[in-house]
Amino acid sequence: MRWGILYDWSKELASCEPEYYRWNQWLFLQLYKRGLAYRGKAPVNWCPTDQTVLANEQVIDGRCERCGSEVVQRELEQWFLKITAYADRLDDGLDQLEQWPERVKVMQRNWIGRSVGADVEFPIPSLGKTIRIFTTRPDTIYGATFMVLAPEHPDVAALIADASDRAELERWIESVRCQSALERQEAGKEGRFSGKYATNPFTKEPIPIWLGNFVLLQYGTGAIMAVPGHDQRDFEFAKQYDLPIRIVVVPNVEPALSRFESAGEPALRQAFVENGVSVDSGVITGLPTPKAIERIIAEIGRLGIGKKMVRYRLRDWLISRQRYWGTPIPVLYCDKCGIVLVQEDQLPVVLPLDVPFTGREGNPLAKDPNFVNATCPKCGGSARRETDTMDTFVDSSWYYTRFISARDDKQIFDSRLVNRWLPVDQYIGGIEHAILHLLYARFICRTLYDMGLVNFEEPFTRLFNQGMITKEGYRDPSDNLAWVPLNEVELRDGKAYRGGHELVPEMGKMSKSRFNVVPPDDLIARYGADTERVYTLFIAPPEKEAAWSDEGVVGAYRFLGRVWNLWERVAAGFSPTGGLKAAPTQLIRKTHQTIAAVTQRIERFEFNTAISALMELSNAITDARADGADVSESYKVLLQLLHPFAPHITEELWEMLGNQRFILTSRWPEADRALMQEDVVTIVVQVNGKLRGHVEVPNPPAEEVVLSAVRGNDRIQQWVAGKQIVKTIYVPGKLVNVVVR
RNA sequence: GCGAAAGUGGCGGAAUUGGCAGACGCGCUGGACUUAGGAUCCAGUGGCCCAAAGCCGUGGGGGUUCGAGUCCCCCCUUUCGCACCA
Repeated sequence: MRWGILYDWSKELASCEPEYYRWNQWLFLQLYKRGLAYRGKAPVNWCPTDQTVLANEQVIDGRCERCGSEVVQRELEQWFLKITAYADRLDDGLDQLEQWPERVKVMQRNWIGRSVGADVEFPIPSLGKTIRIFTTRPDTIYGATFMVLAPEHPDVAALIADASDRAELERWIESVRCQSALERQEAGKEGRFSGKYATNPFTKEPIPIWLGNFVLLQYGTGAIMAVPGHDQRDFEFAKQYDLPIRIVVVPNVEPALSRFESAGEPALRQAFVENGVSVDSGVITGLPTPKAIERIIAEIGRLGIGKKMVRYRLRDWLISRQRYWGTPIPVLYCDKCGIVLVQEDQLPVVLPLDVPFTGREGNPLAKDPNFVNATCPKCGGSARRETDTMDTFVDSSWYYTRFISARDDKQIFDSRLVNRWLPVDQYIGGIEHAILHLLYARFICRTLYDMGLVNFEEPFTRLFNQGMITKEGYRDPSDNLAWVPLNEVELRDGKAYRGGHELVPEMGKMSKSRFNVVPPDDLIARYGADTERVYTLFIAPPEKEAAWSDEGVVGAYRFLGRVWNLWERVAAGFSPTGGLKAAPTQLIRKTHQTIAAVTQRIERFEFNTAISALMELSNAITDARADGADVSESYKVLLQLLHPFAPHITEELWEMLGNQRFILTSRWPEADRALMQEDVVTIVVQVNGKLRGHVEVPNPPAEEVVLSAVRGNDRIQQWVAGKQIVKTIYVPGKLVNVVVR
């Protein structure tokens, strides 16, 4: 309110209200019917502090995105949305997003992690079955000297069933399973021999099957063929456990080839992972890597042991949460009928407001009999209500459509209106949403498209990532680097202290925990909302992080003060007795140049330089007025151009100038190209590339005029005297460079 | 380790296509007006030099060019992203 911001309250929505989240539930039902929502058992990320599961996107460096606790893996039945079914479309769609920052697209591409390769079955003679692996380098299959399974791989139990050291193996598997993702990675590579062998389908040799902590169950098939000669991870594992390494690809450069061969296996210090030429590889011997891959996949297909495969790093979106808040998942469990959807006309399933909170003892919803006990709509028998609620990122993945018809209680939104107004032309958000919200929203938009509800696949045409405003915070080294509240910090000689201890300043995002928040209200109370706005926009380009400085604010305050004070002097210009000179052409020119500059810079989000252009115009008006000129027209333009940045003061001054209608409704000034033209241009003169002087010539400048002016210039003549002019370069309207020897 | 972006005065930051480096603002210095100034106004403010002339100057080193903050190569630093994804 105090910022002076206008909202259309008729479009207000709140995702925690049943009027909104009933459409979350409706959407869930549609996704379920399309096979895009499913309940499944999977190893999931569990935050022990928040007592809830988390999506992969919400685990940062092995820690909970919300509270920072180390995340552990648990095997649980949970609800998922099948975002992986859209992996290729989400990846391909990035190419069309020309007005998105490149780094966001790169982050999404990495997150989706599309890999093209092949699935191949490796026979396990002792089990009488095969184990499937995924590889992006099927051309190296002749070099597969062992196999590694994730410790949690479903076939592990059968493999070690009759092992002599089975108990020890199981203990090891259990210890790996209990590790957090972070611990597991820090442990380094570790493995155990299962005791069984697979057959390499191409060399027909028996190869040992190992279990390894570095093989992930969730990616690919949870099993790999290990090619230590051509995969660095396999190489390290092979070295560690003394497994054979076989070279099947060599660099295709002749000298390198001979060196590689003569060096031999013992000298090999790392795997050769680049493309090259296959050797000792049956039908693909002699082929360059891309051709070899193509050929071997055909061969794999012919043998019926596998096929070309595209796999993704992206996992399905785990939306179950056990933390009470959020949208209840509209599902019932009936003893007879199993999973039963809540009927659409029974929505919303309302989140009860009177549940007892006992602290951190699991989901309070599960303890509320009024909520849990329900009747099965199919058989009429008793049923149990789902107590998981949805990740709140579900709400935000389609809210932008709801703004278009926020009060519609018949449908999720009015497609006709949504297709007219959307997709969003300009979306603004922090980079922290690069893969969370923006990926989910792109996914859900495509599902809406497939349901025929919207006619666009990308929700946000143009994306802009604004930077954060940062501020110094202070930590106390004598108190375990705890953050110190600002009112306890004493600043002396550019250093900070608390009770004699020197504190360590650290620049960072404003947050309550760092005690470095500058409440805008204080500044607004002191300087006004206009100053706050102008300063915030002036401080730095909006995409950049910017350090807040209290001192800098006065610059914006003074600027607005000067514009205010100008009024009295300008007002005199309206008086017929003012006896003022006409506005000088110099000022008129500056005015139109400013119109052009500010208009363009606003469009390009270059607000800091737009404001600096306004400051220049303001200074020019001040100078011209001091010179006794009538500056009223330029002043009016200044107010109009300044209005988007400082609406209150400009509106007031506009009225004081005698205008009847709001400046807001006035027509945006238009730059007159002809009036912007300088009548004299200053040409820079260089001798041997160094600045030696200027000449002024009438605009537009003719080359002969410029060159003769340069020749007639005393200073230039001094620099040229006694030298031979090798050549003269003329850049039209800008510069002359005389090259002498 | 891999990938991306960035590095310009005391500070925040300017600088179409290679063409006057430091716009604009903060801070600082001096002055004016003042009982007062943490208000306002005026002037100055990259470094070397008393000053001028001149020289140097956009993280460091090379290169291309008449001319490089801008283009190319190498290196350093910072920030961000990814990090056993087979």
